[in-house]
Amino acid sequence: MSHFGRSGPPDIRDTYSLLVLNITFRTTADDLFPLFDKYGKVVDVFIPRDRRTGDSRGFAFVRYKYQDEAHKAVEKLDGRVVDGREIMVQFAKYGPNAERIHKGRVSESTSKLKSRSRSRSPRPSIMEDDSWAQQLTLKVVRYRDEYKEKDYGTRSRSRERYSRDRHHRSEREHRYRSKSRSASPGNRKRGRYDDERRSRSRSYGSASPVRNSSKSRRSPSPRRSPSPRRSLSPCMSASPQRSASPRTTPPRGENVFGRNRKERSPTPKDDSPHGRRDDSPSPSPRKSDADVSP
DNA sequence: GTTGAGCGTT
Repeated sequence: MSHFGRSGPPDIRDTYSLLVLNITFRTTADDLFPLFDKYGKVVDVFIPRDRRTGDSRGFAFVRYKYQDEAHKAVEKLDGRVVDGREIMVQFAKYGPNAERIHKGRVSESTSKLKSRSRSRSPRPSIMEDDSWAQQLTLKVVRYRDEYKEKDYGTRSRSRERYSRDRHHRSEREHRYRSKSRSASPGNRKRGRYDDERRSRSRSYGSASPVRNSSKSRRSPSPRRSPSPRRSLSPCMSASPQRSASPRTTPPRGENVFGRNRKERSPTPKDDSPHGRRDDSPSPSPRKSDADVSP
């Protein structure tokens, strides 16, 4: 949905998309357009919405016609307070200009902006978090020594429930999450892109030795470190067709079909076990469905 | 009426 009333995306042949983050949930394209149009020819302004509620997700995409103008807008508008919130503007990862971003100099500006943007929310410390977790672990071990597994289970459950957000998630996600990161009260409601983000942030506090690489950066962004995909659960290994066709990891983010990260289950209490496949990117229906439930 | 660290639609 664009500001120009066109149904789909406009001519994206030679446009440069900017990602605008941290906008308010009530900021519309009409609000952003005049702001960005001051710095160049804005081709389109698009604000992704939640499929269920139709609300803004808190970020927008602004397409510029020329790269210079887009770059200027990034420099000028990044950090600008819009509607009471400090927005962040950076080059979008996906889109037709993704290749140029990685190829050209745009990546430099993007990285610079990213580092600058990260500085605005300084997390306390990973070490603190780690030590806290260790202390908690010691505590748990002591308790377990007394009450065997009873108290341990209770504590684990309570933590899981504490870090749970509204959206339904699989059990292994819970396990990894509760083990890797402590549930801070401030982030009890994580983002809406649960799957991808969670899988990347899994290696956060698992004493990963690759921390020194992220130490060179001023602000370590652990969720960006690529983590190997989890092996399939034992029950899944029983189906050979699943393991026979592993998802080939696309280079970078070339898969413009970002919709493959299945939209959040709308109603956890109402969802069917097989989920909805109305927008499954794969043209061929999976056979496992027919096999498992004839 | 709420949320928040995140990459996109006909």
